[in-house]
Amino acid sequence: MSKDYYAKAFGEVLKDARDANGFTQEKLAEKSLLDRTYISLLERGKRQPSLTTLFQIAVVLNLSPSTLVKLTEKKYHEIIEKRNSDK
Amino acid sequence: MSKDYYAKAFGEVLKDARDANGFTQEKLAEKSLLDRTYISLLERGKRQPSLTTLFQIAVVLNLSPSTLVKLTEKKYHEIIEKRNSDK
DNA sequence: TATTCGTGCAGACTATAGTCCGTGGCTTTT
DNA sequence: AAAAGCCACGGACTATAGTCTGCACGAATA
Repeated sequence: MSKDYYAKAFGEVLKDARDANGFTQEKLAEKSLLDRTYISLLERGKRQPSLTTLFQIAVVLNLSPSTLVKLTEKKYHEIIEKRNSDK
Repeated sequence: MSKDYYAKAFGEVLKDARDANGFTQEKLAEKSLLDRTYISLLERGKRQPSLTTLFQIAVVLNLSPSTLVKLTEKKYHEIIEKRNSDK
């Protein structure tokens, strides 16, 4: 379902932001008080964050939650566009 | 826990935005494909939305998801400030 | 004053977020 | 080539998001 694309988009944004901060999944996990395997699930688009998870992660990545979401919106539209152009 | 304040902040923002659009909880629920009682829970800060719920609601309220989150950040800080000034 | 509308709220449920433990593969370092 | 770092992934679990039914209540309206 197209619903999963939100998680996919968020996952890509998350990985990019994590890399930009030079963190491993494990570092990000401990700093955001989340589980290492869950960060992995998020980046692979297998899970979508709740509001508080979004806030927890954003602060660690030195981004505002709304910026994280804005990047996700952008990525989401890219994904949908690409998907449509691939017929 | 301070965690609950995110839900509280979002709830207030949601109610304001819903009122601004002149929707009842029921109208918002049907347009966003969510349950009426769940909208009620969200507004009262008893539940926090997932990412896709956030996106679903935002579009109905004629706001971008990131704007909704930005308003939530603002409201959150107001709540925390007020809570601290109350001793 | 009977009816309708909007909302709060409880209970019982299903779906999914988030944890914890472990394995294995790939790459880099020693 | 052995050790260590980073990650994908599975299974089994607990916590919470989200649904559904139905009742109560105050405010408006007929």
